[in-house]
Amino acid sequence: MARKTKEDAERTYHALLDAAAELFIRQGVSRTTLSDIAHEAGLTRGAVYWHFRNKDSVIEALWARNARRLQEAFEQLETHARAADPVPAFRQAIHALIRRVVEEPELGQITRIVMHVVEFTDEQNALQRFLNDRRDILHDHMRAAFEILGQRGVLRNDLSPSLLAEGLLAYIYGLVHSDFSPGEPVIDLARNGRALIDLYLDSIFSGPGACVC
Amino acid sequence: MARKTKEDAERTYHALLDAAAELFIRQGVSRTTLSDIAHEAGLTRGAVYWHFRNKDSVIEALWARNARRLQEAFEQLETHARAADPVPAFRQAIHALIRRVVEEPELGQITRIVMHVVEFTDEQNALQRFLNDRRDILHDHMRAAFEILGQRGVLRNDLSPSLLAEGLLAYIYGLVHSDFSPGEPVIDLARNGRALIDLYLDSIFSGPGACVC
DNA sequence: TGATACATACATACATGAATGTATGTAAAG
DNA sequence: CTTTACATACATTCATGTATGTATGTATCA
Repeated sequence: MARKTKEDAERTYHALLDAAAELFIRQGVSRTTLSDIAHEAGLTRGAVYWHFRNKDSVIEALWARNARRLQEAFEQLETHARAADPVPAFRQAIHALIRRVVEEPELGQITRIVMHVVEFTDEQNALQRFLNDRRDILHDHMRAAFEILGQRGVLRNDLSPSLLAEGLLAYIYGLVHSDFSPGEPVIDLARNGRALIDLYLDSIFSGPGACVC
Repeated sequence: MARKTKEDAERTYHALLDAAAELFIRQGVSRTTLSDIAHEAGLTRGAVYWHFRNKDSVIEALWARNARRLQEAFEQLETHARAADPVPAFRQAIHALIRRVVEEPELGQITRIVMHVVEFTDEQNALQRFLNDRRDILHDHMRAAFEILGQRGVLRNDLSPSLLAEGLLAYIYGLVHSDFSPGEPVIDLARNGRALIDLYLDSIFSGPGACVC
């Protein structure tokens, strides 16, 4: 075919990423071939190899494009922990973070892919290292926010802030994983996410009015 | 080679499963070939195809062999929920369940495989249906236990027992997933699991002495 | 302003390796 | 003597990477 204008090329780049995301979720990463991706986008493998080096590079590009707003949400956690009234501010930030993952399709796509269809093994390849590094960055932001909360004295002090942070991250991971698992959802995070998260948050905040029980 | 006695054959069956589990964790399911499994066990693909139909059937057999004690642990939850003093009994049962997953190598293996190296997609194949069915059975036991706890009035009643059950399952899933994720562990479940789980349990039990805050 | 040269954005064709499933061989157990 | 428990050999499929073809956009220069 003929060469396209720069804007056309960028459109095919995004079309390929969209096709890849849909196929990864539908039939898995390992079962999705680069030819599948090209055909889903109405193109051929030539287009894929022009824009990406291989399948892993497609996933990395998907993260870079789709997970921006997730990174922003995690970065803002520290700001909210420094707010005048940190407990409700941080609580709000966590609720907003989960709402974003559940409601924004781009975020949902990359989250489902990373959670369900990428294999994490002991012998880590380049893609796994890439994704682990990104996850570590998010975790660092959460831990930093909890350190601030701890210094401001709003956390229970029988457990370390970093442990409380990792506990919350694990809980969020499990909830989102459950919400995104294929088949009929057992947890409707859009409806019950706030209450379930508050179960945890209520139990880690100390001080007046922190616990509802 | 020569034919073996029945006990020998059963030993190779388990040797193949052990080899498969180790390789799946080390390099992932999709990157592990049946030839890899055979060679890791000092055999050839002929042995694998004699004992199993294909790779999926190996994973199913791994679940059947390794996850027995996990199923037993979930089945006993309802018994503990019916105990004379249900709150500490159930709490103990959950702690024991997590300890089993973390400490028993067989359980840890199949858990890591199902969590990290099996792709769960929208278009479910036979293996995914098999694993989803087993997971549903475990979840049903947890929900049944929570229904009992709810009827006995020890749960907070602003949230349904089944929602509290799914929340706990998600939390456990996230904690175990974090503990088993490759690389340096961020949460040492063997050490901190009890305290982290109590964060959740304390917030769902109502009545005298249920909450520590 | 129009012709030319080069780079871009793919499509097509090819070579290769690798994993799978099956078919067959075989030696010992029962 | 038959079946078991594998090993070996074979055929096929299939995804990947690369090499090449090609038509057009775009910059350059006269």
